[in-house]
Amino acid sequence: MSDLTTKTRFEPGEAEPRIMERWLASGLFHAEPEGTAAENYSIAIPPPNVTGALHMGHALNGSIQDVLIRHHRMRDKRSEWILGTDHAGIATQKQVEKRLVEQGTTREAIGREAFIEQVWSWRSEFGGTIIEQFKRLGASCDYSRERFTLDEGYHHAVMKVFVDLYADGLIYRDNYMVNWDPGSRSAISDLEVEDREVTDTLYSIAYPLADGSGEVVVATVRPETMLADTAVAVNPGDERFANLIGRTVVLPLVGRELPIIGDDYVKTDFGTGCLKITPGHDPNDFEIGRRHGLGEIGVIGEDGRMTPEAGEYAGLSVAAAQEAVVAALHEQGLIRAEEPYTHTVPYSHRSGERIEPLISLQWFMNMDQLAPPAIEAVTGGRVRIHPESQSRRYVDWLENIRPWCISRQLWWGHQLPVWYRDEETHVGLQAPEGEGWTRDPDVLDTWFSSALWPFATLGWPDETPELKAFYPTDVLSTARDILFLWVARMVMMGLRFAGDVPFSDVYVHSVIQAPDGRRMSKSLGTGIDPLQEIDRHGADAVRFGLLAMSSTQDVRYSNEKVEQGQALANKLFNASRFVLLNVSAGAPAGPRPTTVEDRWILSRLQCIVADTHRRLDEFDFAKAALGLYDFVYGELCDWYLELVKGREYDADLSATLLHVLRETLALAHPFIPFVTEELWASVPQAEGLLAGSRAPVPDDALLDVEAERQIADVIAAVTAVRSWRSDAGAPPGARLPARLGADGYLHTAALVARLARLDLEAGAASSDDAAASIPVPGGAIELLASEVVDPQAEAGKRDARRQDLVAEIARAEGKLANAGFVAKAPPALVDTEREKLERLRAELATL
RNA sequence: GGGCGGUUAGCUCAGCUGGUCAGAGCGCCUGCCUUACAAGCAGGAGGUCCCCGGUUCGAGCCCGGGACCGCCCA
Repeated sequence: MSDLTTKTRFEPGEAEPRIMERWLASGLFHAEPEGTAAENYSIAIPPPNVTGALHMGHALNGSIQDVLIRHHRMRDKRSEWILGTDHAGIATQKQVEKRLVEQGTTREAIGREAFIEQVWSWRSEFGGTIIEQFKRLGASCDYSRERFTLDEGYHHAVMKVFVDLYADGLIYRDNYMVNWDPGSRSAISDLEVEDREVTDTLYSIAYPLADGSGEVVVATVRPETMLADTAVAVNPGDERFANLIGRTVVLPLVGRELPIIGDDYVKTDFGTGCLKITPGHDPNDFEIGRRHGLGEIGVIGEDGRMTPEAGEYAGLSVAAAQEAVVAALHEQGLIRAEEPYTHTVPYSHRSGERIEPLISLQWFMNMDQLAPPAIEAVTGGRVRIHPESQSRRYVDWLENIRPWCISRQLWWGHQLPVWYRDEETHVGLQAPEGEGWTRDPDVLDTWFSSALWPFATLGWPDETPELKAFYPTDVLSTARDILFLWVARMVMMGLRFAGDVPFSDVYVHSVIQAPDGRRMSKSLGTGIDPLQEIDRHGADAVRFGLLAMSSTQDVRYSNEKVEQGQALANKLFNASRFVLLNVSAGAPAGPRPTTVEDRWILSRLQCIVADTHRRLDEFDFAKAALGLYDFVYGELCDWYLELVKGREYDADLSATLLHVLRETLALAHPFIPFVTEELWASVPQAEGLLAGSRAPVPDDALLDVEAERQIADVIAAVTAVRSWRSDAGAPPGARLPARLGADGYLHTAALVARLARLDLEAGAASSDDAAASIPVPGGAIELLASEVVDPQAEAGKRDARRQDLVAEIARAEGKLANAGFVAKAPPALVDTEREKLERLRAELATL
């Protein structure tokens, strides 16, 4: 525990590990599987990649989930935050392959079984990194129930889903266009592809008509794929070419005759208006080919080299083939134009290599039956997406969903439960009986297994107590790009297999950009390491900062907000010192107001408690965090603690101070858990851990409008005097004789006097002896100390004030003279305006 | 091409269903070691609320058009 009598600063580096230890040892983060999911509160963490390290997105999302889970735990809900990692097929395999190369061997050399052993050992060595990093953040996950998407039980769930979907006809094997990633030698899904802008050469190539009556010119950036052309297409509405439909051209270099077909896909204003159709190597051409029953030829192989189908070009790399084809076409005089062309081409998110679209025999999942219930879950309100605007993206994506290629040519992952023998295929949880079967070597897309996360982590398909207690979960908090990759798939799978949506609310959090507005990325050098930020400012500060800055969909990383969080932690530390060093020993905590300021702070406390709860319920983390800051600074520390100074710290005041402190610490705890837990240990009668204590609940009986008004006037009056003093250059410490010529300070005059450092004298207002008059709510404070008053400056200020008043009076008069305003504005507003005018006139009269 | 978000103080952002002179943090200026905190306290300067129209008694906020920035999808 920190020594509050000597230290004046909270030291996160020293306190955080110690506090995390206590939390972990307490078992608070673990919830026993009792009751039903409807009564309990649970969150399944979007499992970070096992190869990953904590980045800002994790840190923000971790902070959000931890605020939610701590808040609900303190609201006495059985709360479980399910933690774990996903096995990240490609990423992990690459890591281990790299290590093997460093050791002078390869995956192929050691064989599949040994390789997988290597991956597991890699995982036990490095796979816990990100979990440990979540602890640095203070995340109150249930670390005792950590899951991995390749755990035995989890694997069983994945296999069962595959087998069931196969039996239902939703999973099938087909030749289909896939995104082939030459880097990882595997098909990857559409969502693992990113488009990059590149400049290529757009070649215009002449294809002679078969009857020798002329030629058509097609434009392409991939001339080498012409070897796989099976048609030329034109737009049937294109007057220039419509007459060509049905005729044939001769494919140069190959000699194959190609039909000319009509298809609306062809843009008449792009290129030459004629499009070469290569169903084997272009996704759009593939669709067109299937529409028209065209042949599908593959000239580029999975190794990135030309296949025997490419004839004399077989064996060349794609780049070399392109060069050779272009040269040959030049030789034959068939290149009609070459021009630079900038366009977007797909690259693998995984390996960074350019995607080679090709047709491959893969396993697919048909989404047509699965998508509609998932759409209905959101449109029908069973799953609410926040912010609401994101739900449209979700629905749009699901409405246009295509078959999902789920097989990956990797070794690390869930190997398909599929065996082949000659023409036979066996799909099942067990290997087939008999001789001669070979298992499909492919594994499932990692996201296939991740889609089962909310229930496979809880023991599904067994009907476990965990499943009953925590499924469906309450909230899924996630990044925007995961909405499709994960959220939509989880909803589909949850509905189909677990019998219910996997969560009732989805919170799509902000993307944190670099401070200059660029993407935060390692390769750009724009990344900021959250762990370094924690080292620098403390976990509380980083959590607060991230939450405070996450207001809209894209926000810039704000060091100021983190520093604001650090300042808040320190402020609470010192406010606690003040309270704890002053309250009388043995005083119980509780609201025992004896003065206006006591009633005021208790009233304000109810408001901030209610506000914070409401904002968390609305997923408005930025306002919740900043609202807390404003309360601690702007009300508790700046005013209440100052207002009570000078009072005797009797039992009543001590009780109230302790009460307010405890409530504030408890309210702030989900946001800044470390410093609040640390201080809690010093609060008398605060038993056990704050993390296991009750959250404050607003008590309307403590609301006090009158106290709020009186203290608001005190604050205004004190501020006015300080401002005057600063302006006049009067010494801030000097006590000045003055007279309070204003109404409404019956119970608070002494407070004004002390904070404004005035010696108040009795007497009527507006006497002639006033050296200066400071307007305050309800009247004016008149200063009687002529020695600090510069009459000339006073006169100047009076003039300036008079001008202000005249202007404002004119404005108010104008408003009231406007018939429309008086007739149509709400009467209360008109009255306020009238009162204001009177007040201004009265003040003007005194000058 | 489609969708979404943004444009308010030097910087980063708040501004609720339209209604007193538009706010915060940081930075800047001035003054304070006031017995919780100098990583603090007090005071202050600083704004054509992107532009043009419209609705309204009244627009930072609502509507139409435009400009620019960013993200996502095709």
